[in-house]
Amino acid sequence: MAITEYFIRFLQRRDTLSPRDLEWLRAVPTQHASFAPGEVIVPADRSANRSCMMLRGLSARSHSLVGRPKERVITALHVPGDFVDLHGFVLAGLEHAVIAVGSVEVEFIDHFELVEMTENFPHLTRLLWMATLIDAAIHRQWLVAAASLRSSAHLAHLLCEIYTRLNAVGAASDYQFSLNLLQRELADILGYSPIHVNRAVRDLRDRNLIRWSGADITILDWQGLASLARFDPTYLDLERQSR
Amino acid sequence: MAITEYFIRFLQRRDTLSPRDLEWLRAVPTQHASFAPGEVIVPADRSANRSCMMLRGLSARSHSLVGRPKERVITALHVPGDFVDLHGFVLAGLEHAVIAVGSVEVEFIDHFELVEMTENFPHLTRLLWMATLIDAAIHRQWLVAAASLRSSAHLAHLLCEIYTRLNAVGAASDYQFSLNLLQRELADILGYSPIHVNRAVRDLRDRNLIRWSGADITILDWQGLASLARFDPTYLDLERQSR
DNA sequence: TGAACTGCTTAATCATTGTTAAACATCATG
DNA sequence: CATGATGTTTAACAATGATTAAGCAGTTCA
Repeated sequence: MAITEYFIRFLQRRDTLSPRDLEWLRAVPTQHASFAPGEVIVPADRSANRSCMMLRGLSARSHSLVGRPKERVITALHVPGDFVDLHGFVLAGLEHAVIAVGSVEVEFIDHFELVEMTENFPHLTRLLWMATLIDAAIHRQWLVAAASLRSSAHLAHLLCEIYTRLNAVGAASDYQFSLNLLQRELADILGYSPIHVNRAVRDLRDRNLIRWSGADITILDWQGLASLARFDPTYLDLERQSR
Repeated sequence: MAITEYFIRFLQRRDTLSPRDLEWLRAVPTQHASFAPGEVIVPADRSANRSCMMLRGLSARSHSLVGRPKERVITALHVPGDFVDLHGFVLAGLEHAVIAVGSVEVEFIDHFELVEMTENFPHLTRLLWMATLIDAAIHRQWLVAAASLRSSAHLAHLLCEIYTRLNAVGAASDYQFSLNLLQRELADILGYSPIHVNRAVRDLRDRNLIRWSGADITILDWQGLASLARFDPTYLDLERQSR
């Protein structure tokens, strides 16, 4: 199998890929895998020799807490086209696990291939570096949201971000998307109790900003939602530019 | 001027630098600059052609909030040896400003030099990539801390981290260090009100975990502080390893 | 010396969020 | 169809943190 076209779109949205870059991306060997909801895609440990890219579904970076094994914090969500644990290639290991949220399909790429890429494809190397830095920018924005927004505005920010990211790779349009997240999982993401997440969901519904039934979400009033969340997509670095 | 030895120590703590890598690091031209407390080192905008490395003092990544110009959120703190806005090299621009906290000295490195490095020094490129990924891991840990620790434990985590980072580059030892942060700035970092930060400081003092007068901090009981903060330095990726 | 300024500390009150518990809806299954 | 399991919704109450206000300590500077 080859690297997902979503990832190529992720890169092409931000820079121009040379024919040689594209060829490498399409030719690099990968291993396909599927995961059931809740399964561990990448365990948290000190050694991995491959990284995984999202093909379908939703995954999360899950930190388990020392001394509180039942609790966890989710620090990142990944949609199709995301190179989820690319950072595991350069770091000594992952300090968190990557878990499947809903059913998930991924492609694994051996680190061996990535080393070779860094030796021979400097421009592509900078683009993969960029992909990890966009993750970091998202982390920062989550910190800003956590510190400056409360409950429903905080949830609104997450919804704006996910929709924008899905839309940027062509995986969502018309302000509709599917989000296979339990309220309990949303609580682990936003740092609230599940009950408080429920209050936030109800609030966004009561304000007629969203429709949310099962996994299907419709943003009824993008302006209103984005304004409540003070959402500014600058941090997603969606500008096309030579890098 | 040359790249700070602190940064070389930062890298050597985690991998072995070849003589050729070291030579590049010591030979790359840089521009020295000093900043007074509160000054903007790197403005938040869409274009910069150089990145800065900390020589002395403390700097912060400061996000100003849309619609609330008087408020801000600090998403990262940088100590000597940190390549503060290295990510600005690969991204289209910075979505935040870098400001001086206390008096600061830095070295600026032109992006031109970095492009050349990525073309000719793949190993060094992976190490600089690593430096930005450690920043990202710190962001994630701040998210975990914000979601799972409250007030004094959250502050304790920050203190454990800063001391460990200073100690790792040889800028602090004996559980003593200097932190030129106002309680108001701590509030922008931790996401609390200044009054609540004061309560947290008092709590850590009352528990005999720290001594804090002016900018000088002594950790009286590292075990106690680390245990309260559930601090585990794994995320700082301090293991030496070939990358 | 003393006024003005800045930052730290404390208290009182209020808002937000967590916790516990229970009702309700949906779905798979015997 | 009844049952149990899972997830959502709601309410009552408790804990955490924000806000406002005011006192205090150290500096700067006239």
